[in-house]
Amino acid sequence: MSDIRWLDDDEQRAWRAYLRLQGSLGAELNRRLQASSGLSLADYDVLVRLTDAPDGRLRPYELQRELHWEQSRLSHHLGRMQKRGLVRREECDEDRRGAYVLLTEAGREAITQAAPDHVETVRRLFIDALSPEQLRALEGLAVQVLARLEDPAGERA
Amino acid sequence: MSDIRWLDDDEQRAWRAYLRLQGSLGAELNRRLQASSGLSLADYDVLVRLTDAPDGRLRPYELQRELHWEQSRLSHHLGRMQKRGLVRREECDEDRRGAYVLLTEAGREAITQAAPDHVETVRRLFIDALSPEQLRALEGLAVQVLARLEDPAGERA
DNA sequence: CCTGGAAAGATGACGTGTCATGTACCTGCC
DNA sequence: GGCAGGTACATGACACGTCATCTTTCCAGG
Repeated sequence: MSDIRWLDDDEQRAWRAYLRLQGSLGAELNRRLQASSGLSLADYDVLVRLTDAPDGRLRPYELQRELHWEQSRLSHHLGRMQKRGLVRREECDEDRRGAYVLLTEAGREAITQAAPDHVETVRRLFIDALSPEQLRALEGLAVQVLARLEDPAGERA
Repeated sequence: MSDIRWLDDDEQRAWRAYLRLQGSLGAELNRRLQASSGLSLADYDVLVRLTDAPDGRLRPYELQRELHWEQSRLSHHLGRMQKRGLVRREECDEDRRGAYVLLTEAGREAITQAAPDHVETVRRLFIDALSPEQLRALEGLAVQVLARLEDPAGERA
């Protein structure tokens, strides 16, 4: 509690570089995806998960755990996507509180059309800028931080 | 244009890990900063830049270049911060189109009170989870991607 | 001078994310 | 069987970010 452990120069530079990467890359990917397909990154993620789902449908809470989104964010977002005709909700017989979310034809078409360009953009802006070692390093480092984030007791290691 | 270069498994894992890192870490930092100080990460960044500025004041366009924000985002955000009493605007005599943004006393106090906790959180959740080598690797990798992002001709390297 | 283009900044509309809260339903335990 | 607490999901209010567009001022080339 006494003194503050400020960041030293190396830490500062790494942290700021990360922040800038996050900000600029996310913004750029969003812009391009939006321009080329009318979808946001959030839309894209939802549609991908639905496409990958066994029956082409998922319970919102499953979607939520896959995406690591807050519940209300998902609910609002699904509402907007429904309004745009990308997804549709259905009642759930096994659990009357619940619901199913499923792709509409328009949704399937949108993701099918958007995916190639988007993957190409991710590759050009990100993957191809890095070596395989850098990608491995990034994955490892991300997993470490995420582990700490998800373990409430782990901050003190 | 012929075939799509989809991501292989390693690339996929790295990319998804990065996306999750970005999402979860950002959300958590925002939550904690907001709870402990009433500031958002965006507020924090603006206040830090103003604190570091020579005269405690900056032209919006300078702030914009430091933060790498869109112009209208900055303008809107400064408006909200002004409404909350964190910053103040002043006319600029050298350029009548322009303006100065400066810290108010409340703004200075807010950042002074918020900084220690926030730095400690960044350290616990992020810096301390990584080795110095990982931090260096992250910085290097971020810089590479950013270079490509900022060079419109660089995507084809 | 003066005019056309570029720069500085503000603004309205709209999609997005969060928090707090509300409602319906399920489930375990007395 | 009924009730206590938890789960699934929706919603309203509000902060945030982007796009398109507008206004004012600067400046460079005639």
